[in-house]
Amino acid sequence: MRIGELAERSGLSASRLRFYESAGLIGPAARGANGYRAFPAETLMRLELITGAQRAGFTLDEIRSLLPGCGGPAGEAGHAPQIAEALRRKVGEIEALQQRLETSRTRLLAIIDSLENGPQDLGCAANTRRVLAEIKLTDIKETAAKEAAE
Amino acid sequence: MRIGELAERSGLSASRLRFYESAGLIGPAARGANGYRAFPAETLMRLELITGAQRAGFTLDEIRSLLPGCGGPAGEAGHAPQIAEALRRKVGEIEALQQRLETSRTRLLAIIDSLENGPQDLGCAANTRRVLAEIKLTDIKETAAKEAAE
DNA sequence: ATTGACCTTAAAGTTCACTTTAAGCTTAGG
DNA sequence: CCTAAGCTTAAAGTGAACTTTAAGGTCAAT
Repeated sequence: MRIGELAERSGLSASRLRFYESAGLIGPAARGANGYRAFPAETLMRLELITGAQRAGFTLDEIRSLLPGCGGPAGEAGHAPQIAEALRRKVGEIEALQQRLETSRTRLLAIIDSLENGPQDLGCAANTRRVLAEIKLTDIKETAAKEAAE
Repeated sequence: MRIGELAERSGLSASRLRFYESAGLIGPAARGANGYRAFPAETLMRLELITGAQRAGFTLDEIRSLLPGCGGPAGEAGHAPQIAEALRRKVGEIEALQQRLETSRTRLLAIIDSLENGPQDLGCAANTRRVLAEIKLTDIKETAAKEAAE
């Protein structure tokens, strides 16, 4: 598969694919006689992995070191335990992020409610103080729970 | 409160606070006779709001436009409905992110399991294919659900 | 009176994750 | 044969969110 097709099929730009190759996120593509890259079909799956990991908050550096690459620090086998360890840590991070998101969501809903059902026309400064207080209240519970978990 | 104290109390660097001020995220601080910034105590709460919003995935631009600022596009009052609208959209985004995170978490757990309970010593290429297949399986269910929701 | 901590500014530097640009091959179609 | 689409490279540019640097003013204590 040439780069244009891979770009279209993956939904990523060709420049991004070249960038990923140069960054070692996808293996160096084979080259045709003309010098054009020839990507194997697996690359598509790998790209899905990469973008999925990105959406999950991994940096490219993390993704590179976590993805099965056969070009990593360990030669051929035996680094599975370390990978599992790293993945476990990442699951922990994801769970922490999930908690924070839930906190944020609750907070936002509280603010929306306060905005829509709260008193009108107190003046901006007063309203600001009220909204801040509202958030502060949401905080007392949620932040304590969050910080206990951290 | 001078910038050093605010920095210490908020846990943010002084340069970051100056940056936030210049970016309009915190109101221009009053100045003492010596030119030193004098921050009001509320700034601490506002900073908590800002960092909280950042952790929730808001950009500084979004935060600036969403935070009650009394210096926004609307003069004094009446822009509450727009803010509520924006916040609602953000809640939607947060919920989408939560779904993606859950997908990622499940995926990672599947990979860990496959890494630890899967066959050993198939060679790296074979193992990579196996892990990718594993993920693909996780995908079929989860991605379908995800993409239906998007 | 000088040291050192703390403050000021403007401007330049950094990292991440890409994109854009420039110059130049290759290949298919009219 | 020519053109246009598609590929190549290296290098420079982008935007977000800061940090660092440089050159200096202020203030409390020794």
